[in-house]
Amino acid sequence: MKEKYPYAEIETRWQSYWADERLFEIDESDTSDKSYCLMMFPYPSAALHVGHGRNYIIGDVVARYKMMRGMRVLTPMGWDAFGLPAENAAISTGTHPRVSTLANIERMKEQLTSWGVCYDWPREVASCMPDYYRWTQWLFLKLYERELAYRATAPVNWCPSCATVLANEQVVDGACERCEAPVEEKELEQWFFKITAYAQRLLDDLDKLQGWPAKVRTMQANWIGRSVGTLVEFALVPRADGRPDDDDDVPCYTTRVDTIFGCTYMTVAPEYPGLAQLVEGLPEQDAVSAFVAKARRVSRADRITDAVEKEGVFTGRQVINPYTGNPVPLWVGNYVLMEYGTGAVMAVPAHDTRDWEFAHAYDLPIRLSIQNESQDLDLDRMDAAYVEAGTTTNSGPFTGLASREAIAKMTEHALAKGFGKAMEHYRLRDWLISRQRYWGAPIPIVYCDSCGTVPVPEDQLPVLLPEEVAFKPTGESPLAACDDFMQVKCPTCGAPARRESDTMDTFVDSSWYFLRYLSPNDESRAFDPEVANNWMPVDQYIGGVEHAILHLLYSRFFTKALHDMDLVAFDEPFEHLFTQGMIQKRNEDDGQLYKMSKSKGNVVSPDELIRDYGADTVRLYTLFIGPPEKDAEWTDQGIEGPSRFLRRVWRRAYQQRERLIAARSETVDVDSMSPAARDLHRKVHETIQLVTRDMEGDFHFNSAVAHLMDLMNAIDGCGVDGDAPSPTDAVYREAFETLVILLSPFTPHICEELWEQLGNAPSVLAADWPAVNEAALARDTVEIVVQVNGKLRARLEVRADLDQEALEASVRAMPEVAKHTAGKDIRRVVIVPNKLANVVAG
RNA sequence: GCCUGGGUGGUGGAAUGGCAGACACACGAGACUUAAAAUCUCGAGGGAGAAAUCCCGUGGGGGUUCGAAUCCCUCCCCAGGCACCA
Repeated sequence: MKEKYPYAEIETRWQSYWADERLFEIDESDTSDKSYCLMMFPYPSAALHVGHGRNYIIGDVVARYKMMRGMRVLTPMGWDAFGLPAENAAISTGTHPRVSTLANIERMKEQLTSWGVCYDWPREVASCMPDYYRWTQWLFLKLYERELAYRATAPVNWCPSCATVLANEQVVDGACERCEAPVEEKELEQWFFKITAYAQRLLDDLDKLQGWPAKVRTMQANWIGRSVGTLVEFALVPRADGRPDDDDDVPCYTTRVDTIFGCTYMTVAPEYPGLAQLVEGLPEQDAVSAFVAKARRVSRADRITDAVEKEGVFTGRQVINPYTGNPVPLWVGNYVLMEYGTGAVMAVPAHDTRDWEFAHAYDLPIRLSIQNESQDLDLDRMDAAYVEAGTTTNSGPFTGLASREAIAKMTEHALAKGFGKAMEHYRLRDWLISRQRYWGAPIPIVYCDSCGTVPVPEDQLPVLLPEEVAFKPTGESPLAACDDFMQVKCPTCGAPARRESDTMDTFVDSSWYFLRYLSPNDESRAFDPEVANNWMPVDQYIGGVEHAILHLLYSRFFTKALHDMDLVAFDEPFEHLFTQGMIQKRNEDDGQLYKMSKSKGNVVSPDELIRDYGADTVRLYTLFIGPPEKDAEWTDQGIEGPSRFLRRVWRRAYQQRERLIAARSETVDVDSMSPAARDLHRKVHETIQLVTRDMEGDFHFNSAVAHLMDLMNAIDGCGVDGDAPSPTDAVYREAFETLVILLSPFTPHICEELWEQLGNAPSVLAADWPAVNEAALARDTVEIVVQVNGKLRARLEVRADLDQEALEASVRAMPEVAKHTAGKDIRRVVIVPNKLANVVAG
């Protein structure tokens, strides 16, 4: 054994050992004590930094811990390998995306190995390989069969910089989430997945996901955005000139039908489909078209902000409030969104902030239809809309009802009279999956002049990406310019036909990869349903919170769709989810924290750190940096603590190796122990208890590591020193060996080495996680904290489990107590057994 | 505006109704050394005091309790999510 901690040598040795012994490879046919432990697979962009490392290190700790608890742990790894960056790189450097992606994968794999994180590598998948995307295409066809994949023309989000369309989920504050360019609206024919068909189930089943952070469930619920309301049709007052209308009513959606007797006008969105026809030939026509033109010039991103002043014009038309029978004017307003509800809103200025504002701007009438509890609402004295629930007033036959009740009764009335009904509304839109780019899975569809849209037959999959294309961002997929790819015979009639040139959003690839890991080499199907049903759902999923909506919602949708196709028995993919926080680095110029990125120039590479400190030290610091669910600041000095700690553990093993080995045969005997040995023995078991709690609970590894440092301090402080044998030796060995076992999930290389050096057969992974010995925790005497009126005044050492009367008597007799209760009556003494006594005096 | 989290020494953090600041970093003093590194020992929330000891202290204010960083109310600030959503 070397005196100086030889981390580089040890790390290479044990990394080879784990791989050679195939300790992380499992046979999926044995499902006893199964645990599927999954890390979100990375996009192989370039080298990993220490921020990425947190995810893999946490996952590795969980996997190793579960293995030590006797579980059969499946920990696969793979690559989310399609995507824009590789294609953008191809445009600027000319390197083919396949070449750069495969090179990045090799590089990242080496880095993962050098961190000591282990996976079941034979299950590795890469979504850009034909044997993977073949099944992505197959899943597309399955969705198409069930009409969950469809093609439609719709206004879509277009990123001019990425030259492709984006899903709603990929638009953040009106900009592309990837490149931050402002998103434009385009009317295009695109492929969609009908995720809205699952909106209600995706919402309801969030309740099943008790193993997920509440925050993520809330975010998904907000995203789905269910609201319950009433659809009400307002009949159009026929035109004075006698011209017929295409539709004879304007439907609107409201969540507050209880306020409808206060409706004094109606407003439609500038994009309202029938608007042009409604005003055709009227004196207002020119004003309306000018307004619409102006409103539509404002970008969607700008229109969504409150900053835009509410504007509108009168259309010249009237509609009839079906509850009152009275006509109200129809306006067009820039604050009405076409994509929500019907694109028309009933306006109740007295009870809606926006309508209040608009009515004041255009001098429209305001009518009170809800009273508050104290009945003191008076339009003359109101300076804002009253938007809370209340009691209906001025509401004809519905007057005097509580809002809730009024909504129920009035909706019922609408249904009975045939002018409306209850309606749910979701904010969630269908998932736009077409991308006008090369580096993705081709959509397996052929267009034939006589047969129309024809899905590629399953036995003709995969639709391979052509190798040679021109990577030019033209706004159309590079595939469209590739004749060899595009020209195809119609699978149905054999006539010349054209392929779909768009590829799929990469989130499609990542919506099912957890199934492919289970049958990675199956050439006959995407996955084996039996194996999937045995191993799914994933027991523990670990990844970044930035995927809270996109990836996690899409994967849930896929799983439910597969469930409905009877392809799998489960309907949620991930049982427990852990979302780790980002590692950030402070910018020296502005003192702000930023997430690590090449553009910010604050990337910390693990390579040099592993070279200078060793992988175990880097792992330990990454875990010790803070609670893993929170963001943390990486500092270069911070690594010194974990570094010193591991060097000290090594040094102590080196210095005390003979003692530790000699004590192998000795048994720990509580009865004959010295007080110092007894204290160390207790500390060992307290540490087991604390560390186990951190492992089982919220993964508070920072606290587990602190407890292990504390145990090491106790080992060094127990009085065993030098070479002379000591009666404490048996406990000393117990303490050191326990430290090695408990530490091994965090710093596996050094622990494997020490475990062997202490005379045990490898691997430490096969060692049992230690159990707490309750007897070891017992104490003969305990220190009682003595308070007077809640303030700490003294401490008292007493026999453990001393009865309350005796303790109270001792406390009352203390001079410190007497001093602080002088001149006061002692009213009572609160006793917390073995902990505290509080003397209440006054 | 609404919904989540969060605010504790110079710093990262610990304590989820019972000793605030565990464990570390940085810092200071000392030991070892020709010197440095490494290592070891000691110190340290703020204030008063020679000391014993006392007072103050977990974003501000109020409350519940024998006792509050922890529970409740309210306000301020920070981060994330949603947002003219009818």
